[in-house]
Amino acid sequence: MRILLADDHDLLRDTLVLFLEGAGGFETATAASLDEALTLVDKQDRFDLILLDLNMPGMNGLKGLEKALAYKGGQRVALITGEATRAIADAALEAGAAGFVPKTLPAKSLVNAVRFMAMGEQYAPICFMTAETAAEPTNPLAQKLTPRELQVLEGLTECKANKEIARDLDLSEPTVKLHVKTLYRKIGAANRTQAAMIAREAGLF
Amino acid sequence: MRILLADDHDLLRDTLVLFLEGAGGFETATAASLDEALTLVDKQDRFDLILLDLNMPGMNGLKGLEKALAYKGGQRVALITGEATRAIADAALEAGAAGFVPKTLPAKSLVNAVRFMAMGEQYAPICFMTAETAAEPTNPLAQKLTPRELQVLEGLTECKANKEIARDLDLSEPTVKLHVKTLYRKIGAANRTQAAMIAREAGLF
DNA sequence: TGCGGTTATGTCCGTTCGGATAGGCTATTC
DNA sequence: GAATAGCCTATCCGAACGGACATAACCGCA
Repeated sequence: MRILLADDHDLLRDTLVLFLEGAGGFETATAASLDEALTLVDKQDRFDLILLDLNMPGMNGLKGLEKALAYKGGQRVALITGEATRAIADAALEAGAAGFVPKTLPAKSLVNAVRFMAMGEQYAPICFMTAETAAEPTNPLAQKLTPRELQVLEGLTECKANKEIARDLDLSEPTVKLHVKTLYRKIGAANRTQAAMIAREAGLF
Repeated sequence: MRILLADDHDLLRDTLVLFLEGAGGFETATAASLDEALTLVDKQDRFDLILLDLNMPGMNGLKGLEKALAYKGGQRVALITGEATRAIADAALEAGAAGFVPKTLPAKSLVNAVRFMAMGEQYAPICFMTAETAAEPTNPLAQKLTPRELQVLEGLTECKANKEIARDLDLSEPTVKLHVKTLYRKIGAANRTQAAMIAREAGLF
């Protein structure tokens, strides 16, 4: 099974190659950039699967993925990335990627996923895909807030003034201020900047 | 040689552990967050070196590094990160980190670096440290700001009020306000929340 | 039927913020 | 010596913020 692993992190590339080859049944090639990867595709036999890091020289966003997918009459390409966003996963699969692999995946699962994808299937971690589909109440922070307060908090993370938030949510400014105040108490913020930071830190919005 | 590896990317953790243990002479423990790592420090014997991922739950910027460094009477802690910024490296070493390891480092070099750091030395990749010394002085953002403005911006990211910043920097409040204002213009922020976000986004502090 | 939680609106008040403007003070550079 | 850049202080003002009440409608639940 021929795998091309393209990631600019040598550390991951080196160790992952060893791991894959140790698992058996894999023949690997590596590249540190998109261009390098495509050059290998030119020179060598067809790969069963190409793993592309989302944050790598040459890929600007999903542009690189699409370029690789269409290269030389079509390739089987999966995305591998450190920051696992639902939006990215959806967009990648939508674009025709063979799969979406977050780096938070255990190494053993990755091997299985790679085998799976190389067979022609489409892969994405289920826990990850379902987590945000139905509901995202799992966030310890979001849990404590009412829907309205969450909306207001979202406005805060966007650096908006109370007045703006009021306009966007079709509320009066005093109401927004009330939500802001109670929201501070709930999440332990002293001001809007801190509230925004806390929300960001919690992975909200 | 006892190493604690803390990274929320299971993929890297799993493969790197195998690699290190394969290299010989290493005994490894792993954690997926800062809290988890510190708990291990509580429970187990002293580690010769702790490797912390910069982007991991619990680390907000370099705060987590400092927390780990000071934990339980002091630890040997090195930073490992995907986005290698000169500013981060400098700040980490300044804070007393045992080293700075970009994930773009080859796996073999990492093993040597870890050995080196566990011996009590301070490590940073030379090519990386020299490359950006002359060329890109620091962060494109930090570049535009004067030292004072940077200090004030740091205060903003810590959600401080002007008065607090003034006290901490031993300045008068009007002066802080001036720096805040000019700083806004330079980085294109409309208010302190946005300024804090931009600074965070740029990997500052 | 009453209770509590959520949402909404309002007022009052003191503080803080953001902007404008203006002056003085060091260094360094030309 | 003049010019420049960076730093510090100051005052004024309008707007925004943060907190404390008070009021009231709505809904689910006991």
